[in-house]
Amino acid sequence: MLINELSKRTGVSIPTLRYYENYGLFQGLKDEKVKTNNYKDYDESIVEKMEMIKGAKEAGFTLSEIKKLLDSWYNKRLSVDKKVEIVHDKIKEIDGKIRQLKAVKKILLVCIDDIEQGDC
Amino acid sequence: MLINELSKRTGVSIPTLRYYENYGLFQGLKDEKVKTNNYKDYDESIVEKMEMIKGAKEAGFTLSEIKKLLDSWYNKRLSVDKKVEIVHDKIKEIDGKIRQLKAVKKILLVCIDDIEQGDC
DNA sequence: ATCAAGTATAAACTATACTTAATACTTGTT
DNA sequence: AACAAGTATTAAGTATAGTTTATACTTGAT
Repeated sequence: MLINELSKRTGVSIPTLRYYENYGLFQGLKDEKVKTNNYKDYDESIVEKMEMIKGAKEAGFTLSEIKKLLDSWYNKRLSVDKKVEIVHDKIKEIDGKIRQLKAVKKILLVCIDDIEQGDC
Repeated sequence: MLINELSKRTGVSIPTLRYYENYGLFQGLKDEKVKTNNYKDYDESIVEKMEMIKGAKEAGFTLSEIKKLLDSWYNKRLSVDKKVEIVHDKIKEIDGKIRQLKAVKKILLVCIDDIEQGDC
């Protein structure tokens, strides 16, 4: 598919997609058979990749972190153990973030009590 | 306490504290009795406020969101119901973020299986 | 009295993650 | 053939969240 369709499929704007591609998060393929243009083709796997990227972004990971994760993921030279380790580390980070969010939530719940008691 | 101590107590750098103060997240008080300087004094409540700010930041809230939350919190003109509503909305946002993080975690767990199966 | 260290303010600079604009070529429709 | 709409690339602009630099005044220790 062309970038326009990728944009529609993922809900991500064309400039943002190009920015991500340029950043190295994914790579469209130029059709070598077509000599008249250099339009790039994005396949289904890139839609999936973008879903991952969107999720990770909303979870608060930076593009740089996401790139590292994707790079290790698709890097054939890394051993299985090494890959698992990298992904495992990210999972630990996520657990940390969840803990942090729960702590803030707790503060806000106490805050509601305070407000209802007129303490602030 | 002076800004140096506030920095040490909170672990936040002096320039960042000044940036936050300027942004309106809190306000140090100039001691009116002292005419020779305009050093500002930060009391214990500001240390607490900073702890809140740090937690909210790590949870992924922007300074603008944190400011709105603090403003409503300390705004005497808002009704108790209105304050509770604002804090409640933030709690809902946090729940949403926790859900999002759990979703990403799930993806990564599946990813580990894929890696172990040699599927990527 | 002096002088390093602390405080304040303003302005410039940086990084991240985009968005907007400018330009140029290609495609599809009429 | 013409022309709007799509694609690519490059460069500049924007917002957020700071950091760094420059300048000037104040304090505290010697």
